[in-house]
Amino acid sequence: MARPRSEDKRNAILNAATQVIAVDGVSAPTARIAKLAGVAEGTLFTYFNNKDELLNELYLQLKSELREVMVPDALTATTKSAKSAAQQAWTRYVSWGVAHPQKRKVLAQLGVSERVTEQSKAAGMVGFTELNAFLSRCVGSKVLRQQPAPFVGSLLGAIAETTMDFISRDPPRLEQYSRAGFEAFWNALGPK
Amino acid sequence: MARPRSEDKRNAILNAATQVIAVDGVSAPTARIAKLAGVAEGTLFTYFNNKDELLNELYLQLKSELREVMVPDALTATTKSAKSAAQQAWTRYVSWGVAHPQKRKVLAQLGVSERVTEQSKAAGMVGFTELNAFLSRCVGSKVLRQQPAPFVGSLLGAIAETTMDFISRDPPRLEQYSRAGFEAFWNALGPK
Amino acid sequence: MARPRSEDKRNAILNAATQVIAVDGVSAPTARIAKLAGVAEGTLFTYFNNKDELLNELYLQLKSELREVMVPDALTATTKSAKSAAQQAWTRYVSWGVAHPQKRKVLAQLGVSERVTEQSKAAGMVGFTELNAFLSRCVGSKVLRQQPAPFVGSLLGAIAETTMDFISRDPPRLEQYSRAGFEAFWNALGPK
Amino acid sequence: MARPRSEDKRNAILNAATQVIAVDGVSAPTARIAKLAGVAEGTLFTYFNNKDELLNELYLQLKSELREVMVPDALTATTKSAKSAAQQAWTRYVSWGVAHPQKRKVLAQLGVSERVTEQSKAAGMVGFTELNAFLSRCVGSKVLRQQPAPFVGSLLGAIAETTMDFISRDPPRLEQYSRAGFEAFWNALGPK
DNA sequence: AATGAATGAGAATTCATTCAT
DNA sequence: AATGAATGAATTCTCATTCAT
Repeated sequence: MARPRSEDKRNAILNAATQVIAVDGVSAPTARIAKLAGVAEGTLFTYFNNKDELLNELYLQLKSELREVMVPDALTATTKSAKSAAQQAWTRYVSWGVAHPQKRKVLAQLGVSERVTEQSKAAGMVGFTELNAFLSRCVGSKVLRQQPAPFVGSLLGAIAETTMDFISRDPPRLEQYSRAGFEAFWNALGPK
Repeated sequence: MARPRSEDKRNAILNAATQVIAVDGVSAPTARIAKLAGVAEGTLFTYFNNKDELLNELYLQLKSELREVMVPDALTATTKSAKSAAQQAWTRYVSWGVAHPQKRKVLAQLGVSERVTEQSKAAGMVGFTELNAFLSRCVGSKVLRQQPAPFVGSLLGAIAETTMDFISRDPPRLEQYSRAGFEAFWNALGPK
Repeated sequence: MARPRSEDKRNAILNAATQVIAVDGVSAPTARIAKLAGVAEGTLFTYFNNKDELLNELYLQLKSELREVMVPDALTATTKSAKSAAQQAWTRYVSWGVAHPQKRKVLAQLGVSERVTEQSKAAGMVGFTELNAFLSRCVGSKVLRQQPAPFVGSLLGAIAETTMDFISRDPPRLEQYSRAGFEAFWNALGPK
Repeated sequence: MARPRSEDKRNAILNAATQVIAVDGVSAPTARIAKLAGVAEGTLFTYFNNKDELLNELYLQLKSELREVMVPDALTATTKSAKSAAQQAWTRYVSWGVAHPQKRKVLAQLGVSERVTEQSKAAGMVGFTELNAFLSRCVGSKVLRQQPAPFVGSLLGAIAETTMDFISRDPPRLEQYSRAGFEAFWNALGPK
C-alpha cells in the first residue's frame, strides 16, 4: 500500500511480466511474474495496486522505450535528408524489435487487450507526436499529405511490424526485408 | 435417430463468442458465450471439446469469412486492370471490417493469442495464397517483386487494418481514409 | 422407462460395467459403459433406472456368479470327506478369481462402496448361507465352532482373497499359493 | 516471515478427509473436506497440490499410523513367547480398528481405489516389513514357512479385518471375536 | 425401444488480492 | 517493506439423466 522505494524491484517486476506474458499471454498469473522477478507474490501489489495497473504501466513503459529508441537526437539534426532521417528511425525500430521479440509481442498483446484502457493507449501515442509530425513533413504526396500526421506514423508502425514478422520467420534475410519494408513505406508516402 | 447436431446452434455459439470476446477478450467465460448463444453451458462442449478448440475454430472461421469477402470472382475477371482488381479486394476488405468491427477485433485478439495454435495460424493463411499470388503479380516494383508473395499480402492487410483503425475513430471520413489507404498500399508496391 | 426386453443388452451393459469399473473405479462414467456395451448413452437407463441401481445389480450379479461357482452339487455329495469338499469349493473360488481378475476387483470395490446399499450387501450374502452352514459343520475346533457360520465363510473368503492377491503378483506360483492358502484356512478352523 | 504453513491445518484437512470419505467415499468433494477442516476451499490446495495427492498422503498416513499401533517395542522384547508377542500386535490392531472405524473404512476404500498409486501402495507396505519378518519367524508350520513373509502378514491383516467386520456388527462380542480371530490366525500358521 | 443431443448441477482447480507475521 | 499463507469467487469441464427424434 505504502509507496515503495526500490526502483530496481519495480523494474524487475516489469521485466518479468514481459517475459511471462510473452509466453502465456495477458492471463499469465501474477504469481508467476512475481516469482520470476524474485519477489514475493504479495510484494508485487505494493508496486502495482492490481494486475490491470501493472498491465497498463507495462504498456506505457514499452511504448515509451520504443519511442526513445526511434526518436533520438537524429531528427533534430537538419543536416540529414528527410529520407535518411526516416530511414534511421525505421532501422532503429526494426533493430529494437528484432532484438526484443518478447517486448514486441507483449506490446502487440497489450495493444489489443481490453485491460489496457483507452486512456493508456492515448497516453502511449503522445510520445510519438513529434515523430509523427516529422514523418508528416516528409510527405510530399498528393495522397497522404491530407491525412492526419498520426496516420503516417501508424502506417510506418504497421509496415515495420509486418516486416519484423517476416524477419522473425526468416532471420537471415533481416537486411533484405528491412530494406524492402522501408522502401515500401517510403513509396507509400507517394511521389513528390 | 436422436436429435441431430445443429449447424445453427454451432453458428450461434461462434457468433456469441465473437460478441463476447470482442468485449471481454479471449478470457471471456464460456458460460457467458453459451448464455448469449441461447444454449446450456454444457452444450457448448458438445460442439467444441474445450475452449481452446472453440477459439481455434472461431479464428479459422473468421479468417475464412474474410477471405471469401476479399476473393470473389473479381480476380478471375481479366478484363479489369490489376489496380482496379486490387482496389476491389481492398474495398471489400475495408467494407467488411467497418461493417463487422467485432469480428475484426476478435481476429486481432486471436491472432496474437497463445491459445490459437501455430497450426491454426498456418491453416488460416492457406486461403489467402491465391490472393497473395495475384497481388504479387501486380508488383512491378524493383523493390517488392523480390519479396515472397505473402509479404505483399501482409502489407495490404497491415495497411488496411491501420486504415480501418482510423475510420473507426472518425467514421464520416470512411471514403477519404479508404482511398488514401489504398493509394498508400498501391504506391508501396513501388514504381513500375 | 418401459421394461426392456433384450436380456443380451442388459448383460452387455453389466459386462461393460465390469470392465470399465475395474479400470476407472466406481466413478467410471455411464457413457463409457454404454459405449463399450455397444448401446447408446440413454439406453443404459432403460435397463437400469440410474447408476446406483446398475451398481447394485452388478454387485448382486457378481456375488451370485461367485456363489454358483463355489457351490455346485459338490457339497451335496456326502461321499466326499469334509476337507476335500471344502477344498473343492476353495479351488473353484481361486480358479474363478484368477480367471476373472476384473470381476474380483470390481467386487472388492463395490463391497466397500457407499453406493451399494446395506440391503444389497445383505442380499449378496444370502446365497452363501448354505455354503457357510456346510463350512461351519466342518469345524471341529474348540475355538471356531462357537462362532456364527458366516464367520467361517468370511474367513475363507478373506484368506482366499489374500491368496489370490499374491497369485496375481506371481502367477507361476498359483499352485503353491493356492495349496498354502487352503491349508492355512483349514488349519485356521482349529484342531479336531 | 509470512505465516508459516501450519502442521495443525494439514492434520485438520487429513482428519476431515477421513470423516468425509468414510461417509461419502473417495468421491467426496474437496469443498466438503475443506469446510469440515475449517479452512477455505482454496487452502486445501496449498497443503495438497490436488485431490489425488491428498488421497495418497491420507493413505500413507493411515498406513503409517496403523503400523505404529501394531509395532511398538513389543516385538523387541525377547522375554515374550512368539505367540504372546503376535497376540499383542493383533490386539493392538483390533483395538485400533474398533476405536477408529472411519479410518479403517477409509483405508479399505483407498486400498482398492485406482487413485492411490501402486507406488503409494508399495510405500505403505514398507513399514510392515519388520512386522512381517517377525510373524514369519513365528511360523513353524510346514505349510506356511515356505511362503514369503508378506503372505503371513497379509493373512493376519485379512483375518483381523474379517474379525473387525463381525465386531462392528455385534460390538458386545468384541472379546469373543477377537480371541477367536486370533486363534484362527495362529492355527492358520500350522502345527509346529 | 433406441439414440445421442441437451441440460445444468456440481467438481476440482486457479488466481488476484488480502493480511498475519 | 517483504513474505507467502489464506481466502473464496470465478472458471472450465464433467456427467447422470432427460427428452426430442
